[in-house]
Amino acid sequence: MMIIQAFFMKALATSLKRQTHFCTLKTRFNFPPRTSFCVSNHALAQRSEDDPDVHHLFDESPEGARCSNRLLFERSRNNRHSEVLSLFMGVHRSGLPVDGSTISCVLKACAYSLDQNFGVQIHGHCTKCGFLNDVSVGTSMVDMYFKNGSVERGRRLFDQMGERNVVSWTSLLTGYAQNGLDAEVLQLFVRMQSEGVQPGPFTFATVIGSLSGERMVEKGLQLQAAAIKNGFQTATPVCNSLVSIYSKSGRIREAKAVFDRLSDRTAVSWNSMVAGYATNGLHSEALEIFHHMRLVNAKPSNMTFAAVIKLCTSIKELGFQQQLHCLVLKTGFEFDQHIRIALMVGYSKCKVMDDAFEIFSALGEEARNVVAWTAMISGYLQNGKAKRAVELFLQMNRESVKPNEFTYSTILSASPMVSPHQVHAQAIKANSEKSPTVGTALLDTYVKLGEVDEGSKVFDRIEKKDIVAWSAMVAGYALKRDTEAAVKTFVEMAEHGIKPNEYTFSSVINACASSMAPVQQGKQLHAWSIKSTFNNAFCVSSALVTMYAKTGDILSANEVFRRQQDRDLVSWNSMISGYAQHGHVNNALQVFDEMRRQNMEMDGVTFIGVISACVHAGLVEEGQRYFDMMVRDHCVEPTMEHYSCLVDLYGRAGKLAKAMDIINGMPFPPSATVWRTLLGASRVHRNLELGSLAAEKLISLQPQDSAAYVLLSNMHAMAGNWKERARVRSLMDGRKVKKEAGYSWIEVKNKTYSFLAADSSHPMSNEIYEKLEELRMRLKDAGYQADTDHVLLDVDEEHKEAILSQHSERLAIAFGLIATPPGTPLRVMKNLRVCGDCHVVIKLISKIEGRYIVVRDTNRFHHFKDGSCSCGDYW
DNA sequence: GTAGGGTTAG
Repeated sequence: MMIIQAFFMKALATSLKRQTHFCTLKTRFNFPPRTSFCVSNHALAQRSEDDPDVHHLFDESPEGARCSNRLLFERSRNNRHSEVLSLFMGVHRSGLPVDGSTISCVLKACAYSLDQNFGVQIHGHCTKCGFLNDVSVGTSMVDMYFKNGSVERGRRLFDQMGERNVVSWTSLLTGYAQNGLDAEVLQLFVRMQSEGVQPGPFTFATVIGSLSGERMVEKGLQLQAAAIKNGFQTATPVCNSLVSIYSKSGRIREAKAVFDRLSDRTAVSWNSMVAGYATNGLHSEALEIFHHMRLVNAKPSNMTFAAVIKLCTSIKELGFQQQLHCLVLKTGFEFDQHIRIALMVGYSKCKVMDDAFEIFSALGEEARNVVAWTAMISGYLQNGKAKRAVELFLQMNRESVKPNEFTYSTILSASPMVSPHQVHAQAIKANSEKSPTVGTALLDTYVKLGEVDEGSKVFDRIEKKDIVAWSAMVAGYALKRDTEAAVKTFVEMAEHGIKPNEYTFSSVINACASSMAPVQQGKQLHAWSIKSTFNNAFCVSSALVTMYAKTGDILSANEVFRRQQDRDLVSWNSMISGYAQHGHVNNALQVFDEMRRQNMEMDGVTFIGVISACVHAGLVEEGQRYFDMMVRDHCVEPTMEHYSCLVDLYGRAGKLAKAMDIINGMPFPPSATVWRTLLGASRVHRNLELGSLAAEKLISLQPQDSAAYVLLSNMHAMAGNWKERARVRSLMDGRKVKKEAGYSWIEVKNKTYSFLAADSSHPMSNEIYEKLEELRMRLKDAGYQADTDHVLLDVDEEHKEAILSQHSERLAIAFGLIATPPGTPLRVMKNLRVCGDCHVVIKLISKIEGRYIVVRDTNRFHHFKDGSCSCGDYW
């Protein structure tokens, strides 16, 4: 007996070490509403020693023994597991006798505080003392192992048990269900009955609760019918499980109906309802039920907390989270591993990393499992503290805690601070690379680093590709602007029988939002999304608006936008940006006003749209006004893009000095884009001095960007500095920078035709040049004179005119004119900017041919109609 | 209790 006692004492001392952690935790936290809770809790934690009741423990009379056990049961019923362990230590210190029920309570405490070490020690000594013959001790022991995740140990013990009643069987079923082994639950349920053990209400409840899949409600109702046959008509546990599976299937109203009919609600009933609302995203309903539960004095269990803390995690309400934390302390769930981690995550989501870390540190070494580490690492990453996250990841490795799939996918978002190749290698060693979670995270990381090929290799190796993996691959191709591959992957996925969801649709539609993509492709996907009823999802309709706008069909973009019943910030931004790209200033500003009238939140992107709309229309003062409004009224910190817009605004309007002032006044060093903008404006307004400065800066930032050299050499050419021009050209050659060839393309009858300047490869080349010649004559009659400044070769005037007339956009338009019936609108795309002379010519063509012509050059649209352009000649 | 995919600008 003495030996056993010494053993227990030592083990309990370890357990109590955690209690010290717990006390530090409580005294260190400092939020206002919990003061009273914490004081009383602190007292409670110490009371086990001071409590007059506890003094009975040291009274070795039979009365004392009874008292100690009564107290222990009472504490156990109230889930005060830490006190159960502490009382148990008292019992042993005074050598009082212990019976089976006491051991059961202690095992329950081990199960809930995940203290398997202590549980194993008790197991060993129970074997020696013969306690294991007690069916309830055996059952508690089985339960303890399952709750600690030791499925095999629990099962072995169960098989060894001499006597097994319905409770033992139900514990076994519950254990399997809790460890996610749902398939075994049904098998065991059948075996239990074949061994002549009649299932009880809890057995039915466990089996119903473990159901999953499409037909789960149907199967659940069948089981309920069987339960009724067995005489459990009104059994609360069965109804609770029904509430759960109704919620899981999204049938929350039916869940509530079952709940409302329940006359005898237990903590589990309330939990199921709270969790049901929470998992269906009905936050306020979930809170209401929780509140209702507190009003009727129903005791929350660990499951209640798990559900409510998770809820609080999604609504990110710090105050509520803190109150819940107090409530956890007050109700004695502070040792529940799940709840501690849930609280950690809650604090992380509320951006209070110090409090999250406090809980993490208090966990004690053996409780710091991989889940806790991963949650903490994820918390730091979500709060932008990648460095801290990496430190923790390394420390976790040092402490020999093995990372799991969650850990690998989490740490990958710290790339490139953590080398994805290294994580990849580690994941391969751990045999995790093929898991969809890790594979998808790897694929996404590679894609975002520009290594799409590496990403698609990882994708091929993922064993069971789920919807997330497929969507990530589609998004990867979309990012690389590889429309063909994105659409191919999307179709392949559908052929594999995986139904695309809103994310997949938004990615694949986004892949079609490039001018290279055939317009028809995007339209087909639009139709597909309508058939799959995802067209109304925020992300899908925003992608559609952008796709239509970018492929030149601003009317369809607006139609999608107008049909939206509900819009979020991105929806509005997409429409404003769309109009801005098309130079439809008034429409852009109208949408902005509408947005403001509806009190929608606005962000930096909204203002980039609005200001760039002003840029295209030359509305200098208005643009500046919107910039000021953004800073003053919407407290948006201007970014590089905003300054870039301002430089563009003043630059295009010819106010180059003011543009330079903006650059000099920026709070950060100007980016390549800013210099490129200034360079463009200097070229239009022929300011060689500023242009050279901008070009030099741009070349120093991006020595491989051909556009900078080309613009600079063009400027020298315009000023007639052929020597300087040659210098720039040779610089370019020396650095092996290749000039991007200018080309245009046009879609006719779902086929795309592209043209280089002076191209003669088209089968209808002769007809095209005849049409151009005819146009040249008619333009001349209309009074057109070529603006040969746009030709930058050192050749004579007549030759220059010939070069101009063969610019790729003119070839594409000429082809469009002869290949389509009169009056058909033409849509032409160009990879470089349209030159000033072509701009004049296309305006005239739109008039003399009576055509509506849309030309898209570097990310901007020109709508030519009746001899004028939507850009108002500011471009 | 921990995890991976999407939408706006440039």
